[in-house]
Amino acid sequence: MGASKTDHFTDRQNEIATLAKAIGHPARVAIIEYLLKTDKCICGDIVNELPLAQATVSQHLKELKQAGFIKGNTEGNAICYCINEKTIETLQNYFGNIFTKLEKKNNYC
Amino acid sequence: MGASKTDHFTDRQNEIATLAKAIGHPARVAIIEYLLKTDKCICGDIVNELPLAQATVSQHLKELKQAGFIKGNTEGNAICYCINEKTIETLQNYFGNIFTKLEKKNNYC
DNA sequence: CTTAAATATCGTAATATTGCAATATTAAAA
DNA sequence: TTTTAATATTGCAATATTACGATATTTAAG
Repeated sequence: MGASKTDHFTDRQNEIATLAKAIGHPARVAIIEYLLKTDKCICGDIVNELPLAQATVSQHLKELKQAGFIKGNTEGNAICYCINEKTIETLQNYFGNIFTKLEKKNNYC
Repeated sequence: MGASKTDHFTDRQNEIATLAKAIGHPARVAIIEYLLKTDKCICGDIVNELPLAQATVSQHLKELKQAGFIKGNTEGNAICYCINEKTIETLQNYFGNIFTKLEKKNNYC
């Protein structure tokens, strides 16, 4: 290839790309949405909700966690996952800021 | 593998994942940010701005366009690209909605 | 300590992404 | 029409992602 040349872009650009990539899969969108609508957020529940094997769900959870999208807390022999509000806020602000700038700008083509 | 089982998720989940994936690369974040700060949005300018070959930039532009992130308009033998506000709005609303729901919810772990 | 339940990691096959040189296409200008 | 400039597409090698069974780890209970 073609390794992704992350070192040529700004930290901010890499940060946004990493976050976006983390939810750039329907299973991970589904996980976020499931965590949003439930208070009990044990992995076992998610495995039952999704059409994927336990190992696969665990991997997706790992990626979401590494990107900072979710936090995990061991509770007995289960794990309670929850959404990291800061990350959601970061993305909301990022797109909100772009939208605001677009409104103040010539943006047609 | 493992083909991505997009058919097991909702249309909305697939839509969000597709959009997120489209900016899930620093080069594409950089392209969006460049389009945001300039009025002249010719591809040649972008090639000069980014540390990537012309072919690579063209591919990234194609992906952004396919996902609905940008629109393109031929102007002579150049092309004017601009950001699709609707897509930005979609993402802003998506994350804004999650953030609002999180505030009204027990979200610790 | 042993067992059982929950979650994580490993190994691996299938597929997708990334990057670029080379080449093709497109559109204006000469 | 030929040339020139701008952008797109093709072909291909390197790498990353995705999925899952099998296995390992972790934690609580017995």
